[in-house]
Amino acid sequence: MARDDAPERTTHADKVYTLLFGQLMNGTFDPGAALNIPTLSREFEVSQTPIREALARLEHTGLVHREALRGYFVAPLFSEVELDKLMEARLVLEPALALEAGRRVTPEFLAKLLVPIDDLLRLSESQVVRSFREYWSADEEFHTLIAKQSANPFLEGAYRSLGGQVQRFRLFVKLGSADARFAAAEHRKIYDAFVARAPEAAADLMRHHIESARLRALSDRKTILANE
Amino acid sequence: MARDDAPERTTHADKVYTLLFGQLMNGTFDPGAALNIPTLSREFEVSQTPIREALARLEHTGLVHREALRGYFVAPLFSEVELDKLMEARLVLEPALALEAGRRVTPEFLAKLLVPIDDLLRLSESQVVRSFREYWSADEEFHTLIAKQSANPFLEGAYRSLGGQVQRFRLFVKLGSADARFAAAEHRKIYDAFVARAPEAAADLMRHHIESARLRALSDRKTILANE
DNA sequence: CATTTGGATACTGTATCCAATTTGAGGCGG
DNA sequence: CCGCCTCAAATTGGATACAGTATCCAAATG
Repeated sequence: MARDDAPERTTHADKVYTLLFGQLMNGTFDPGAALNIPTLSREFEVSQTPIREALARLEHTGLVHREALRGYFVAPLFSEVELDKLMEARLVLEPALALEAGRRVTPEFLAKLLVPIDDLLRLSESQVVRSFREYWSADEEFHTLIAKQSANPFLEGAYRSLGGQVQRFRLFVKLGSADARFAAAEHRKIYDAFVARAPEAAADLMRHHIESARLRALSDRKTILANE
Repeated sequence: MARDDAPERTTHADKVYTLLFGQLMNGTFDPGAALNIPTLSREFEVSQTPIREALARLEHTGLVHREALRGYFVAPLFSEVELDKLMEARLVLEPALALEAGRRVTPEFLAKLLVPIDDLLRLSESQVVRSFREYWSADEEFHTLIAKQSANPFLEGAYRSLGGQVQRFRLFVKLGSADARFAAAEHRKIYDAFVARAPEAAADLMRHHIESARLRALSDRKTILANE
């Protein structure tokens, strides 16, 4: 007997949270759009209570913001200044994460890290430009794996609290395939520093990678604005 | 005119959030204690819905944690390892905050910063040891003001996400009045660097301050454990 | 006879739904 | 242009379903 009778091991609030999180990361909603609770309630076919709880939990990801007595909204687009501030914050956190991760390199870590690096390279080499989502998914995976390997829950949490914002930025800046090639090469260099068990070098390369990404983002942004 | 006619400018959920946050920061609850919703509902004389929302929002402060299908709990005490990781994270963030704040020094900032410095010094010089809360309140004010002055919402947010944890640590480590004197002196040096418009020096002094605080915390902790 | 063990029962608390109230925003007429 | 009205949405209160836990009672065992 004892059938697999654990189909409902999670709560509705958790499921709504996960679904909404995915949709927000994928850019399903327009920036600034209202997330009104009755509508979502019908959409997900649950009552308003779990929706409300999921939204409250999503607020700290930065993907959603709340105005008292007015409701929840998708986070608005970045301004140039915000983008700069975000990169400044990443510039503080990510080299520190890379440094700690570099002190704890394991073969499993290296193996897992290789996957998003190869993905990014392969995508950037293919002639057909698929969805930007695939690029960014590989990029996110790379940075998230390093954050995890840092073995510091507080630093990782601080980075995670930036994670949603980083994603906002990713949706905002359309990555070109030339950019992806640069990024793939920089990822690879960081990887090599990990292999060489050189944490300080990894941290420096990460710093350089973020600075480059910042410059690419700024120039891309200008291009986009010029085209519109 | 425009009287202060904002008596009910906030929702119940906001008020509950603020109250609970204050109580958690003050150590009103025991670490690990269950925060059950019906009880809090009676206590605050509101229904369960705003309680639930406030708890969901409190989760990201680190003062409260949630276990699926089991409810919300006050964050447990620190282990030695966690304390170390926390200080490592502060060591990454706070010098960066001090650096940015140092680039944006204003007379108002300096004036506001002087208050918690003087408070801490006065408290540490008085013979009568009052509640530790007053020490930590001054300490928190000092660090929070600098975080705000950094003018980077993302870095500030990352620090704030550590803030609750820092407070957990503060409640855990009982500050001696000798420690308070050291801290006051270090705060003062950082202040002087701000006055001298030397951001890099401020960042270095902040790094040193956190490292010292870490050492003091570790030795204090050992003393406490030895006494019990 | 004392102790232990099995199982039913009461109770507590989470998760959820739904209904009632309050608030904010936009349209309409003065 | 300004105030009133209407409607949609947020907010809140309370009721219900459900699960897990603790408690109690009695039968079985040494």
